[in-house]
Amino acid sequence: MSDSSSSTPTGDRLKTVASELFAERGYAGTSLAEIAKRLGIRKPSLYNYYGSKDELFMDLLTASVEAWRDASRPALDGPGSHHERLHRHLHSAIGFAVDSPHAMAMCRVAVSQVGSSLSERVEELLLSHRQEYRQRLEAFFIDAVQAREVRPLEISTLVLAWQTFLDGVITRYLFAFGHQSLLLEQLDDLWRLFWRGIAAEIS
Amino acid sequence: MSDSSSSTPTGDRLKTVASELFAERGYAGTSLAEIAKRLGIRKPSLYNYYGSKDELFMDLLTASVEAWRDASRPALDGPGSHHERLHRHLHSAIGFAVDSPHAMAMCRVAVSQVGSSLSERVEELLLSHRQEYRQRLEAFFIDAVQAREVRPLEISTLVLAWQTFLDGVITRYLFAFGHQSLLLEQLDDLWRLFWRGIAAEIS
DNA sequence: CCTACCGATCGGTAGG
DNA sequence: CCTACCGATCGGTAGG
Repeated sequence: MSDSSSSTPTGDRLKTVASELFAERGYAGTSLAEIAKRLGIRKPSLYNYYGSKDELFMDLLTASVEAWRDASRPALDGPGSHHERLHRHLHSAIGFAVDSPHAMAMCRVAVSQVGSSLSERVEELLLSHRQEYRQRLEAFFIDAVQAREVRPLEISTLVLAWQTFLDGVITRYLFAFGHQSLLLEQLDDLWRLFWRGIAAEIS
Repeated sequence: MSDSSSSTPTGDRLKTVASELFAERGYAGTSLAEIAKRLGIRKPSLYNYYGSKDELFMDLLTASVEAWRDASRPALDGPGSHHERLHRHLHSAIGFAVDSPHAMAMCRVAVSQVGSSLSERVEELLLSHRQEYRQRLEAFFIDAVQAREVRPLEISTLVLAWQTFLDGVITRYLFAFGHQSLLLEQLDDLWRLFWRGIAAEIS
């Protein structure tokens, strides 16, 4: 998909190549030598762009998390019914995973690699974004219940149900090697089942 | 939690310690020296138990996957209504994640680290187990639809909906550092919403 | 952006 | 289960 085109400046290609490798092999499994090799330069030249491997990873992770937020969140606050907004939010989130699989995988890698040397900074970054997202969801579901579109369950239950559903869909998409398209075709079926679970009225 | 008790034979403690480290730090992020250090022996002594790091990882992964299957599957084929069986299956699966977090995390690490040197063997192992699980689920949902407990949707949709739900719950459990208990308390709420989505009758 | 190089650590072996 | 050791590779630096 990404062609590593030589027309792109090295600094930009570095981000692409590095996030591909980090996403595929994790932080520890990715060496600077391999990144340099794919870029067609020598390893020490990387230090013209980044001061350390940690910094490179954290920069890419920060950009990935922010890109996910910016791509997926607007739909939640947009026009239309709560049903429409949450549905668009789902498609935005999955669309981001489709268009930016490496950015999505970076987030996944970060979550699963707490315990390494850079865990504190990673945890701090992820925690703040998760808290922010949770607050948005809480506000959304409070509204949705008030509008009588969603059953008057505990807000924390509704938030958790959504997070579980979205995590499940994204997990299956990222790790469904070779048949991602099958999931995408059935995405709206999954959505209807989810919505049926929380909807005030059965359609 | 695990006390690395010195009463346990080294061979058994090796499995515990190694799967803890692999689960926390991934394959590449775990060194044999660290494993040996935690065991209180020297690195070369590990080779009395395993021929290579690959072999150690694959052995632990195989054991983890099989333990998950053996712990979670019986509930699916047990007595009771399909509703009861699937509900017990959910609790078996989560119970396994609670009791054997490192085994569960080993599976997760394996899935997310395709692309490394041992990817072919990992993929082969996971693929066969996933196919087996999928067939069990298909049979289960065919029965459940026939018994009119579940709506007559496409079987593949029902299977995918369940896989998505279970993946979501397990993902959130594994990565909900510090508030796993919150998820466990709300597990049955999530279950009810899921079942409501696919149930033939709304209770 | 390069060559040359650093100490540390990697998985693994020899030999006991 | 140990000491002693291997070549390869790690992230990173010096100096240009």
